[in-house]
Amino acid sequence: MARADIHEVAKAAGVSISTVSRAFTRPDMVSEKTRRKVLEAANRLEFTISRSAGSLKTGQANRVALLMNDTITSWFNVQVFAGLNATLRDEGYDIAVYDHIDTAETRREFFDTMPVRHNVDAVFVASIAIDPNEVGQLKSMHVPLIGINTSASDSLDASIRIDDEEGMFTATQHLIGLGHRRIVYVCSAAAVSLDASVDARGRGFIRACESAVEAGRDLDWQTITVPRGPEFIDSALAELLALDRFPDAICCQMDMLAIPLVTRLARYGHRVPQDYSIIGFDDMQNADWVNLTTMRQNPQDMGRDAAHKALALMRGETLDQPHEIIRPRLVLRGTDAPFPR
Amino acid sequence: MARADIHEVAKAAGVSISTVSRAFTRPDMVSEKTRRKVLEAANRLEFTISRSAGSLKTGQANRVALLMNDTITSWFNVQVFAGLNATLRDEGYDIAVYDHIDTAETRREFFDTMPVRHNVDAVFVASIAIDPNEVGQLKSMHVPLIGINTSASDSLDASIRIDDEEGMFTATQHLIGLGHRRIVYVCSAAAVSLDASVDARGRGFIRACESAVEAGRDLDWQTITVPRGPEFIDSALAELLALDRFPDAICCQMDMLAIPLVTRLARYGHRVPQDYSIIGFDDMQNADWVNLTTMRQNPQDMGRDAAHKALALMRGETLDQPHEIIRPRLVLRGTDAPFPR
DNA sequence: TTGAAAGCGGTACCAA
DNA sequence: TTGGTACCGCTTTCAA
Repeated sequence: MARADIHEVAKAAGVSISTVSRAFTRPDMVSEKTRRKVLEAANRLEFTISRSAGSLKTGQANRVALLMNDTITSWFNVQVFAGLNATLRDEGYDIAVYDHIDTAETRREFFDTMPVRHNVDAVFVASIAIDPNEVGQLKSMHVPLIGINTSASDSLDASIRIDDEEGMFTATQHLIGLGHRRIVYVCSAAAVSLDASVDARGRGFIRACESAVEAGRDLDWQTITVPRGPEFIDSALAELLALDRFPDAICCQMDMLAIPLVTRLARYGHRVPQDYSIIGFDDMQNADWVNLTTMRQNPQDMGRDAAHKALALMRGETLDQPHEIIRPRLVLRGTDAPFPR
Repeated sequence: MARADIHEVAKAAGVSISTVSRAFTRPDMVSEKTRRKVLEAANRLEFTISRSAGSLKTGQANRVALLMNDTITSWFNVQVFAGLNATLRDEGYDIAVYDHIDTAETRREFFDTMPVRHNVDAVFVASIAIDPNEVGQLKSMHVPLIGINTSASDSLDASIRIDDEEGMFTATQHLIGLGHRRIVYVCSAAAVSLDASVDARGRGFIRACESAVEAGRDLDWQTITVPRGPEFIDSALAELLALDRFPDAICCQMDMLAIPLVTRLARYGHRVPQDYSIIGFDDMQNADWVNLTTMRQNPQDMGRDAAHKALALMRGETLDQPHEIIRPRLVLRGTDAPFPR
């Protein structure tokens, strides 16, 4: 059963193919009556506009590329994807997902072959730190480049990111303000040239502690860095338990670390918030499994925003605020309390 | 800077456009020497084959559609997507994600407008129960239809799903085998015509209990069903705590329910496995946050498998085993123990 | 192994 | 508002 083409529909509706085309892509340029006739015929013949034919003629790919570190299954990445998809899908764009663009090889492979060159209308870069050289290569595609929690935002056409450093600074200040004295920051080691966003948080912690000390506060702070990988929670746990004195407050680089830490520490008799305070970062869905106090960011909204920026750029508009920085906000739940108790 | 087209490359390489085309799409039909010449010229001119032009000519959309219940951010859905993308991306296929195809309206909207008609090479249906009428509409697209944990699998061209009922039957038997007497099954209410896969689990539980009783076992079992929604964990918790006697074993419809239950119950003094055993279903990443014993399924692998089936079908091959049913397997961790203790 | 030429199915300009 | 028509950029016979 060969698919009906635009000519058959035109004939069936008694109009020209131009009119059929317009009835679909520019309904307002066709009279109500004609449009109905066309749409009815099209429907009867199971006709739909061919995207590839349209793309060929207009020169628009109707596709965007999304580059991400690591796997799309991570909390942040899939939220971003959902946000992008929610707005781009309806506008007729497909999203080609290139994940695991993090190791040296996958990066080189991608940037060398540039599989999307001339075949996408925009490129989104999420949570990977790209170097100037790579930015240059992306720019050579001559399509809008939008960053989401990416370093080098300024060299892109638009970007949106949260202020990781400021966020962790605030979180730490909160703990200090509660009266805590022995604070430790737990984080996973920075991966080379990857996800620099998350690493900025450590600087926020340090800054908050240093300025508190400078202001005369009696503070005993330190950071614990554990290697990335599936065992990072156990490593962090072990290091915490090995401390001379267990801290009275823990500041976590991310909820993904904070949540399991709370449940594991409970097994070792450390109750929260009776024995210590702990604060996370991200506010992922399951933060409330342990009633975690945390800094909230909303990557799905960031995806939506990024998509809107991209749509505007693709329409040729100029953004009056291309680069946006969001402040995460503190969500107070049950894992923090004044100290000493 | 106008993009170089195939003619310029042909001229630069001193060959015809046919040869340029073949150098990209059928490298083996072009002599080594010629190919290198072409590729070099193409590279220099920043030329790449246009996907839309190719699609138009070949009649292949190089796109597939993925229909999903609810949001792509759910554990199951994003794992499936990752699996599909991992194998389809390299084969040059985009995945158009249509999520939230669950409510009556979104379903009707999708099936009425059939936004992908004639514009995809295959359709995947994940975790949504589709009715015969909808299957019919999908079939009218004349492309392979692949189900992933979907009802009505048999009416599709291929499918893969886990045996939810058998899985929960096994899980329940395990608890009974440990000696447990007072077992409760906790699940969220079935949504209308959606995600029937998960609902089959309840039947497995009941079957296991009934046959144990029939075999003379002294068993006190019941099910607790809580409404879906953000509060389903609290509801389940409340119902459990309101029981005349707290059960000695809990069987959970999914990890998403089991994990937070373990941490919440701890606050009420119910320790696992000292006081009760609990078993989950899915084995999502964070099951080990509470060291959960659970039934494992691997939706990412299912995505991969589904993708391979689709690729074969798109090549026109016939599958000798189009419909696959996977048995989840029991992963023993720390939340189960013989009873009485 | 390579080249010539005829489309693939629309879009959009131009004219009516 | 509608129709005629020249492409869009590549793939693929067919012949050389």
